[in-house]
Amino acid sequence: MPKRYWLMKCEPSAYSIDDLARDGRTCWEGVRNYQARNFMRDEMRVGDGVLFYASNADPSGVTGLARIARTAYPDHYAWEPGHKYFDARSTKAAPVWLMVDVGFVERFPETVSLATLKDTEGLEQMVVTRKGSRLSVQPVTRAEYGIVARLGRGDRKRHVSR
DNA sequence: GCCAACGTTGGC
DNA sequence: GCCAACGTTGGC
Repeated sequence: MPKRYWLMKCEPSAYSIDDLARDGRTCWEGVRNYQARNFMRDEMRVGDGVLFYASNADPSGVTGLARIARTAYPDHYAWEPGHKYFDARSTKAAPVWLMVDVGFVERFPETVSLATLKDTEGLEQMVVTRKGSRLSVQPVTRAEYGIVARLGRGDRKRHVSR
């Protein structure tokens, strides 16, 4: 299967690209949306590229790059009573919620803000730029990934803003 | 902090 | 199966 590309959201108060740079790798727990879970379960493969997106941030946007380091496995936080991610419907025999591992690749010198994403030619179809989109794990195309990576590295001239 | 948009729940 | 109520997400 060819390499795929994703955008994964996280609030920096919970976990930031700096945290990932420090840790090198982390498990992506807490996804509690079926569509997002299904992407992780059915389509993510080791080596897939990830745009690391900071939501509820100032500004919100892509703060760096990561990669999928392990395919989906049960989110054990769903089994811990009292934990914020606990869900009684998820059992060890039949886990409802899954997580993947994500590895650090690169931290951008500056956030590629949502406003920039919305303003950049070629990114019109990105899920994150669409009004009302709340999906925390979403597919992006190879072209979109490439454009955002270049923007993040500070090459803002190769793409014309409208 | 506000609130629009969305997903889920549960009564019927 | 419908849909109102509710809780959450996330931009602003």
